[in-house]
Amino acid sequence: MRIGELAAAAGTTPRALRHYEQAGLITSGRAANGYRTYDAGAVVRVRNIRALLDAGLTLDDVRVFLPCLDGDVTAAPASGRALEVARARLAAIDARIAAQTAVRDKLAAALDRAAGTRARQTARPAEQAERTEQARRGRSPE
Amino acid sequence: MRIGELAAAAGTTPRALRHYEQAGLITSGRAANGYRTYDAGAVVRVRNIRALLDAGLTLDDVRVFLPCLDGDVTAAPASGRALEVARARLAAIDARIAAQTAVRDKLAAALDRAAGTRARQTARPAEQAERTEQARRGRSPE
DNA sequence: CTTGACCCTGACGCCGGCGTCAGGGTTCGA
DNA sequence: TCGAACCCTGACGCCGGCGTCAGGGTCAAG
Repeated sequence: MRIGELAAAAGTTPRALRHYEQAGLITSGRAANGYRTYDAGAVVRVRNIRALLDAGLTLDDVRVFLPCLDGDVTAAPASGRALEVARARLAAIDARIAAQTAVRDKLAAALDRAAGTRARQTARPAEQAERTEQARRGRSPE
Repeated sequence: MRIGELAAAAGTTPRALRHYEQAGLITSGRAANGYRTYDAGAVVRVRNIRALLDAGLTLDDVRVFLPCLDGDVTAAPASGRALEVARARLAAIDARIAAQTAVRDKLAAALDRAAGTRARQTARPAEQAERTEQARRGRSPE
């Protein structure tokens, strides 16, 4: 299939696909006329990439994870280094989730207060602050 | 206090503070020499801003939420519009958390498999499941 | 008086993930 | 034979959240 078809099938654009390719996330064959060609498996791969990006990962992150995510784990070098990187990323993702969750809770609480009129005051800040602190500490695992 | 002190106290930089100001997130008085001046309350405010930004909100988002978050709710217009926006944002955050959590779990599973070829374990499945559940629960209010 | 630490206002730079334009080829149907 | 609809490679643009440099004041200590 050609780039336009792949883009449509995977829910993205040709431009993005070229971008992924040049970032080393996907590969393509070339037809005689120079057009990129893809096999059907590319659709799944690109979908996985999109999912990761949508979840807030960067192209760099995705590059690291891809071998594990399109079904052929055997092809992954699975070197100790890769595992380390993956673990670090996992920690970073956890931290991000924690931070967002903390904010979510705060926000939800604020909404409650605002919606429920001004009857009660700040009732559970200790718990929330604690969670926020944890998240921030976890943040740069560098 | 002056900008450098505030920055230090709030764990950020003078540059960022000027940026927040010009984005309408904080205000400052001016000394005779033109230096910005802040009162002690600014520290909390800036910390709140940082927390929101760390959690992936934009400055625009923060602008909407701020009145609810620095402790003087009375000052908040608490308009219905703000609430709507807040709710929408909350939903978006929930979705993002869910997506990231899904990725996290996939990734963790992949790691387990990869590590399992040599030595199995390394997992904290209970914690994982719990987190996933939380993320799911958050999505439902839509 | 000078030095150094702070402050000021612009304004440009960078990263990430593309969109978009420029300038050109190919292949198809009418 | 021509136009439309694809494809190609560059290269510049944009948004967000600042970093950083440029060029200049302020002020207390030595």
